[in-house]
Amino acid sequence: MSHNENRCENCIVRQLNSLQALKKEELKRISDSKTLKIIKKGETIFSEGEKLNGVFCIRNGISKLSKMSDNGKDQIVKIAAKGEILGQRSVVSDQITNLSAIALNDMAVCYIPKSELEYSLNENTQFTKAILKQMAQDLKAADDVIVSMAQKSVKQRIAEALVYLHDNFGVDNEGYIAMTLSREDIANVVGTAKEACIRTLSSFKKEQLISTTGKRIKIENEKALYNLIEGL
Amino acid sequence: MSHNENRCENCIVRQLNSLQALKKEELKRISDSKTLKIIKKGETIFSEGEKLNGVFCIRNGISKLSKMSDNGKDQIVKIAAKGEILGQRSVVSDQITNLSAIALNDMAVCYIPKSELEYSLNENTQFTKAILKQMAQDLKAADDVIVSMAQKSVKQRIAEALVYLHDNFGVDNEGYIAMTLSREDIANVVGTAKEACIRTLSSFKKEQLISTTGKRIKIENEKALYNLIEGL
DNA sequence: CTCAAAAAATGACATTTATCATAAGGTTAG
DNA sequence: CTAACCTTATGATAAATGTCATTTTTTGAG
Repeated sequence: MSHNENRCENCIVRQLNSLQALKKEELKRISDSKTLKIIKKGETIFSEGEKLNGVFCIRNGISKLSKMSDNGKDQIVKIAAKGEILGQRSVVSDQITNLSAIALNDMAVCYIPKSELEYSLNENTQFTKAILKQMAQDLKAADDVIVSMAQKSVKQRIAEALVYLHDNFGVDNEGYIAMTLSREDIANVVGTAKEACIRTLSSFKKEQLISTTGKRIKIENEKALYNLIEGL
Repeated sequence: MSHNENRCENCIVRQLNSLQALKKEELKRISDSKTLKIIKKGETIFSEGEKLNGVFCIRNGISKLSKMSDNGKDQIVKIAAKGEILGQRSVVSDQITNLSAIALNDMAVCYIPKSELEYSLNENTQFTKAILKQMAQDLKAADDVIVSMAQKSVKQRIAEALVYLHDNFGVDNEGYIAMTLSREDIANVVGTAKEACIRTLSSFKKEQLISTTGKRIKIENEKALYNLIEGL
C-alpha cells in the first residue's frame, strides 16, 4: 500500500491539472474521499441542469461537454481528455451545471466531493490561484471560439477543428488523427448540420488537404489548412 | 479629506465587483496607488496584444471589448459598464490581453497597478475566491454565447442582443433602451454584416416587435421577441 | 444654421448553408 | 449469416446571409 497508483498522491494524471498545487496532506485527504467510476462509451457523466456536489478528474478516456440549444441541436463546447477536471465551475460558483458530459469512449474518472475541495480552496492560496489561472485561460479560449463561430465560414471552422484535434490529440502510427469523432460530432463542434460537415470533408479530400479511412482522418497539407483558416 | 469619494474605500462602484472582498487596509493601499483616467468616446483603453500591468475599474461610462478576426472584422465580446473591471484576466494569468477596449462614450476609469493587486491575491483568500466566482460565471455566459453563435440565426441573435441590452441597461424615461449602439456595433455583437443587421431591425419594426427613433430602440413586444429567440 | 461626413436604409445579386430525400456502405445483435 | 440499424454520402432545392452599389437620413463641426 506504500505506492498505490490509485492514490491521488501517486497519480500521474494530477500533474496535468490544478490539483498539482495541493500539498501532500491535502492530497491524502482527497484521495481518501474520492471514488473511482467506470463509464462506458456513450454513457452520461452528468447532465445539463444537474447540481454537482463534486468534480470529476479524468483518469482515462475522453468526454464531450455539450449544451443543448433551443432548437434541439447539441453544441459541443469542449472535448476533455486525461488529466482534465470536469465540473470545476459549478463547484466554484455553486451553480447548476450548464453542460452535459458524455463519454466518447470507455472512461475512468475519479469523483472528488466538493466538501474536500472547499477546505483547500479556503486555505491554500496556491491552489485557488492555480484554478484561477486555468479559468482565465479557458475564458480566453472561449473568446476565440466565439470569434470563430461568429465570423468564420463552416469550411474554416471545420479546418480549425481538424487542426485542433491534430494538435491536441496527436496522430497514430499511420499518421491519422488519434481522436476519431463521428461526422455528426464534428458538425456539433463547429455548429453546422452533419450534411454540411460531410460535404466539407469530401471537398477537403478532393483538394488533397486530408485523406480518410472510415472515421479516421489524416491531415495531408497542414499549410493549406492554415491558410484556409486565416482566409488567405 | 476624511470622506473623499475619489478614495476606493468610499467609492460606490466598488460594491459592484470583486473589490468588495478587500479589507479596509487593502483598499487604502490600492487607492494610494491608483490613477484616474479620463477617456473620450471612441478612444482606446487598451489594445489586443498589449501586456497589461494593471486593471481598469470603470467609474463611469461604457466600453466595448472586442477582438479582431482574421478576416478583418471586429467581434464585440462584451459590453462593460460602471463597476466592471477590465483586464483582470491578463493580470491573473500573466498573459498578453486578447481583447481591445474602446470607449463607447466618455469614460472615467481607475487604473490599479498589478503589483498592488497581487498582494491581495496572495493573502486574501476571500478576494481570490470572489474573482474565481466571477470568472466561473463569465465562463458560463461565454458558453451560452458560443451556442447562440453556432446554432441561432441572425434574426434570433439580434433579438437576443436587444433583450440583453434592455435587461442590462434598462430604459430611459420614454421607454427606449438606455444603451444606444450603432447598427454596426450591434452587427459586431451578433457577428453579422451591418446591412443584415439593419434589415433585421427594419423587419422587426414592420412586425411591431420594436420601434425606433434614430439610434434609440424601444422594445414593443417582449413576448414575441422571446418566442423568436427560442424558435417558437 | 449649413454643409460635409458618417450612418442608415434599400436594392440586386452571389454565395453559403440548411433541409429534405434517398442511396450506399458498415456495424451489430440475434 | 443476415436483417435491422446507423453512419456516411450525394443530389436537389429553399432559405439565409454576405457583398457591392446607391440613395436617404442623421450627425456634428465650424
